[in-house]
Amino acid sequence: MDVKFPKTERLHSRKLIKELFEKGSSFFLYPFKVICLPYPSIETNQVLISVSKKKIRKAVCRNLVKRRIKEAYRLNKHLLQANKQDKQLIAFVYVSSDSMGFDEIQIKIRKCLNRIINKK
RNA sequence: GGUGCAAGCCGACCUGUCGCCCAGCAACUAUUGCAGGGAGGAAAGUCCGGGCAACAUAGAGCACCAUACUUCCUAACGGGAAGGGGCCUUCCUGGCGACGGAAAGGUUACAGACAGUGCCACAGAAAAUAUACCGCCCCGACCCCGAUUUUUCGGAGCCGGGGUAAGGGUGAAAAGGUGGGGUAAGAGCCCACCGGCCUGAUGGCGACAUCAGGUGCAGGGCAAACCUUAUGGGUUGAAAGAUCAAAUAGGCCUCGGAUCAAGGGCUGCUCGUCCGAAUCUCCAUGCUUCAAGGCUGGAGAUAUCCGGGGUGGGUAGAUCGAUAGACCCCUACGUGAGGACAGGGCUAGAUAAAUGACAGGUACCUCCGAGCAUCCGGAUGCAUUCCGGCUAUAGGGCGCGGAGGUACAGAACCCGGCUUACAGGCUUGCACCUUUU
RNA sequence: CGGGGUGUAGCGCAGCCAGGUAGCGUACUUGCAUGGGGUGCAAGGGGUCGUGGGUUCAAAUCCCGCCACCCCGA
Repeated sequence: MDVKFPKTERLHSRKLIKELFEKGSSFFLYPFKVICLPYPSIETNQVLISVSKKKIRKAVCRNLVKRRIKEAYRLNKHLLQANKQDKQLIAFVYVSSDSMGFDEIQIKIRKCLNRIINKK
């Protein structure tokens, strides 16, 4: 099972990010706002993780939350890859004001991924 | 042994599984394997200084901003070190007193207030030109009282003229202070001392200190009020700046092909045919001009579409800038901040942004639980230890078990400082307390 | 990365440059007026001037350091 998370699976192109936020469809699942956009021309799913500076002020806590989200996605992305579908651009925006533990985040990420699958 | 202060240092560790960033070697090619490196003392706040880069730049002045005892450290600084002066506290000491001397500790943004302007509420006579209210004193007129025969003398009141700055509820601050002389009353009016100011000498690199002489002493505070003086500052910041550059559209040049031009005539319309302005380039045996250029004549091109080739700018993107440096350790030297020579050592480099997640264990801290010794006397030079006696609470000590916690905080071009945050621990020095010798 | 601003009564703001009394509107309390309410009138209470230092006789005001919030440029 593929549990790596190399750079090609991370969304880093400025143009694609702009397109995602302009055209993508979104839903809320606390503590995340998820935005996704089917994009058949790319090779793999590309994911963006965002934690607002206004919500979590301390840089150390902000980094920790981002790392936990990244880890949770890395360990659970097989749920998406099991379904043979169009590749997508996905953004996870953390909207809570206080940081969560890893277990809680992992449960929420699984719910988010299932909802993305059922949506299509 | 404990407490406090100051300085310096550390600021969790180990194992396993999975994962991220960088660069190396090998296979061999877009992956794999092997070994390696991967946050801080403040990376923070962005308060100063510098490197670096681009642009600007005759010289001087003005404006604006910053700094402000001296000397030094430093690449530089508004940072730091040492020293000087002021102020405060404690203790000792001299003097009638004002006040002086000595020691220790703390603190200090500490140039200039006889360059100028401004402000000093309330209270107070007066807040800075003292020349002024009450008061004090002198002289003169009037009136009253007492002594006296009158003259005259003494006292009180009021008016006028003058002398004073001793005293005056105040206030943060009151016009040099204390003691004495002096005077009608007073006053640096005079004297002594204290404090100022000026000049000189000596010591010190200097801030300044000490001594000597002179001067009766033109006079408060605020420049973190404006200001003056001196010194410094070109502007903008790595999203600075440099290089390469896909696709698409468009610009320019060129080649090939096709259609063929504004306007007018022939015509009812299309096709066809004829005339043909303007602009640019080239040529000339022409004319004009010193020349440039202009005029004249001739030749060619112009617009649209399609296709091919070339080229400049530049977007996405990529690379450099960008990680070895005013670096660290160790010294000689220096009171210290610092700091050579020689030697040794270290090196994060991402870019929608890496350095992590989970599990187990160890260390430290806090709390809880039960347990052990605790006190007194004797033996020994003391501690340890041994023996005997008494047991109730609280506290601390020791190991055991359980629970919880492990600070402040995340590089973004790089350095030097400053400021702020920080669980706990270690080392050194100083001060105080206690125990033993 | 760089630049600027704000913090004063429950709320919205003056006062700060030029230091000496903290004030305005609204809200609150009480009284009057009304049969009652609203409105109106009168009186009153309520402030560590964000925080810690410094200058000064005296600081909301001047200077320095922190904290919180907001805005702007790229």
